[in-house]
Amino acid sequence: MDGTRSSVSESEPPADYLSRLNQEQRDAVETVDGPLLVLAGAGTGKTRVLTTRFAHILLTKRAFPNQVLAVTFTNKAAREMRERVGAMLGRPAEGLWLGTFHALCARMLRRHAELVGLTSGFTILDADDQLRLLKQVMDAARVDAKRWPPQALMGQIQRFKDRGLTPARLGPNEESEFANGRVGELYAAYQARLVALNAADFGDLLLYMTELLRTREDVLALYHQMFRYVLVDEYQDTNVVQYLWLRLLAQGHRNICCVGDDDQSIYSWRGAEVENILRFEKDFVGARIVRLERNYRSTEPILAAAAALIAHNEGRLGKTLRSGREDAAGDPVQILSFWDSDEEGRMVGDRIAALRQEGHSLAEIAILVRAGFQTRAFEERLITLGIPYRVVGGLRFYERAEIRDAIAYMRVLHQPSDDLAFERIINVPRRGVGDVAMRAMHLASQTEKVPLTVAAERLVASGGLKGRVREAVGELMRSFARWRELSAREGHVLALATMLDESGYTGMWQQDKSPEAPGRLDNLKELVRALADFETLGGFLDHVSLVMENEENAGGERVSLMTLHGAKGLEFDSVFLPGWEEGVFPNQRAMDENGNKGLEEERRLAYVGLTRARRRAFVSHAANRRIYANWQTSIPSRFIDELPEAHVAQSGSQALAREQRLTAPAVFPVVARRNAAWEQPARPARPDKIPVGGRVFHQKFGYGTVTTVDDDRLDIEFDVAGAKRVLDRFVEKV
DNA sequence: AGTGGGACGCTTTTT
DNA sequence: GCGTCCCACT
Repeated sequence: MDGTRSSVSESEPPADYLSRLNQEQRDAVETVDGPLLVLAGAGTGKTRVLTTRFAHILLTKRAFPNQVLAVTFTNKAAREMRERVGAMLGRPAEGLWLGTFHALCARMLRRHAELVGLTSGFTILDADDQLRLLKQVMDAARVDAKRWPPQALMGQIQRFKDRGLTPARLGPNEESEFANGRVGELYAAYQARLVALNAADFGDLLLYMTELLRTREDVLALYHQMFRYVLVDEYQDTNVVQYLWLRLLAQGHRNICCVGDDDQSIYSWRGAEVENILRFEKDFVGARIVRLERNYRSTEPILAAAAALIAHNEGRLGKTLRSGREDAAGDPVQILSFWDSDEEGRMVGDRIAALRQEGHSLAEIAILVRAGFQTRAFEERLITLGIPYRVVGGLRFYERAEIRDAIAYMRVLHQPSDDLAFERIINVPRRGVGDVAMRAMHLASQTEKVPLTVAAERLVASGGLKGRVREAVGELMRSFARWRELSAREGHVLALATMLDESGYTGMWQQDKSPEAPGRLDNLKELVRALADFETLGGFLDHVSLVMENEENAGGERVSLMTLHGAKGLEFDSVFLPGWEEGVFPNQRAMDENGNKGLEEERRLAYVGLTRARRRAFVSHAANRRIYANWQTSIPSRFIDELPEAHVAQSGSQALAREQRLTAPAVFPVVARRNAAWEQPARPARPDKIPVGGRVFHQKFGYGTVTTVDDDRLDIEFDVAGAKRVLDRFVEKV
């Protein structure tokens, strides 16, 4: 260890919490001063290091709790760290600057809001609001939304923000074809609208704060004074603006510790830059690097398979996982070949049923897919088998319509100038406000330069609105005044309950006969209950837009179904990895759009998938898959070929079928060894070579003629089905 | 103002 | 094949 670096006296006996760490982990914890990069492979105790280091800094009195800045990507990670640090300290961890990039930036920005033209009560918009606002901006600029999808512009603006580019910082090279080169103009207009609405989107939180740290010495000095230590989780996922923000904040004391794993960088598509972690030593001169390579999670074969796979990537920092477990021996990674996706679904389901039968907990089983839509097939199968499951990562609590509506009511209450919120609820429940009335309000709002709420009141008073609409809108505006008063007098909890009631919003769902309605009412109750935990309405609104998530998924004996992205950071005894087929995984679009870089990210995703497994990993592929309307033949993923033979066991449909006493289509060639069973299967024998021009029969596509041969991949012109590419083992010579 | 039907598109996603 | 989004019709 570099003795000059660590200020812990060498003679001191190690504290109890340090003795529980291995040498590298301890190194990472005790190297407190100066920049440090902890390269933490999957399952090497990353979170333990991070939390112990945090506690260590506090326990050795290097800093007060509010002098440490600890940053994560997700609220879940932040919560976990808070709990574990609290447990180590023996008291709840309070006064910490611990949270997500966004939550921390929001907290900072509220203090300096006026420097960017906002007030401290600014609204944080979600994706939905952002898009609606952008559509309005595009409309106003007369950009044809048909030709130039607002979604695409949203994406571009988000990427600008990810890179720390304000409209003023946009270089001349940033223009694209989009909207005939008007992207910069639209971006600026969008930002102006946000300021006018006293609102910020997620990207703005970081963009504004970074801009302030860059340009305002007083702001920078304030935070340099505040934070002595900076801790960062999942550093490989940071984007440019997050990196700039961190670097600016860490400049003061230079005590920055970033933990990450370049092999698990899977978010480049949302702006993450692996380069940040690869460049760490250059960015922070004199940085130390500690590698955590002892894996305490998985068996030897799983680690070997994952290591061999990821070794195919270039430009890695280099890290070799080795097992740190005593009981690391285990089954090889199972590679299962299926005739079609239905069979894959059946077999995965059966296998899970078998595991359950053997006494394995369903909570320790996961099916990890590349894309969300793939979960459906497995859901159906699990329902049929009566196996409880949960799909992780559906709609979040605050994304539900009823929650967003209720929040919109609160937003209008809290900030009457919140036009977006007002627009959302003005006709929910129905008040007869249609296009005509809406246009009148917009017009008045624009000409008189007042928020929509004020415009609405004026139109009611002046008779600009007529009849039932006038009545209803007038009533709503009077109600808002009353609710605002109630909120000030009796508190926001009662105000929300009253507002939902008197506005007719709850009534609307009570009258709704759809099966979801009762659930929605429950969610509303939950919202009112949650509001009680907050002292102010503003604090609650921040919580909802930045933190709140799905609670209902928690706990229970259930199989987990999720995307590979969603599985990062989790672990299970048994992991099923279906759909390992070229085009599906690696995903075709990822490769088309980003070439080799895209492929490497897909491979990292595969690596993440494999390393989620503690004891059993099942990789599978199907020869035929129904995608959208029609059947597609697919060839096994190249990632399967990249797994080391010594640590995998292959089995085909037929061996499986025999074992499970199920009838499977007779498409798999007879497996060479008679005793080939599920547990010790042989690689399926290769059929006789089929020459170009040879006639073949395919179970699904019928008869055809081979046009080209590429190893075991055949291009075949089928008599009826047309040209397809299939694996030779799925056809018979005729 | 509400609804029905046709066109479209369809990777990953946190905050 | 399915869900969603938008427009046109009523």
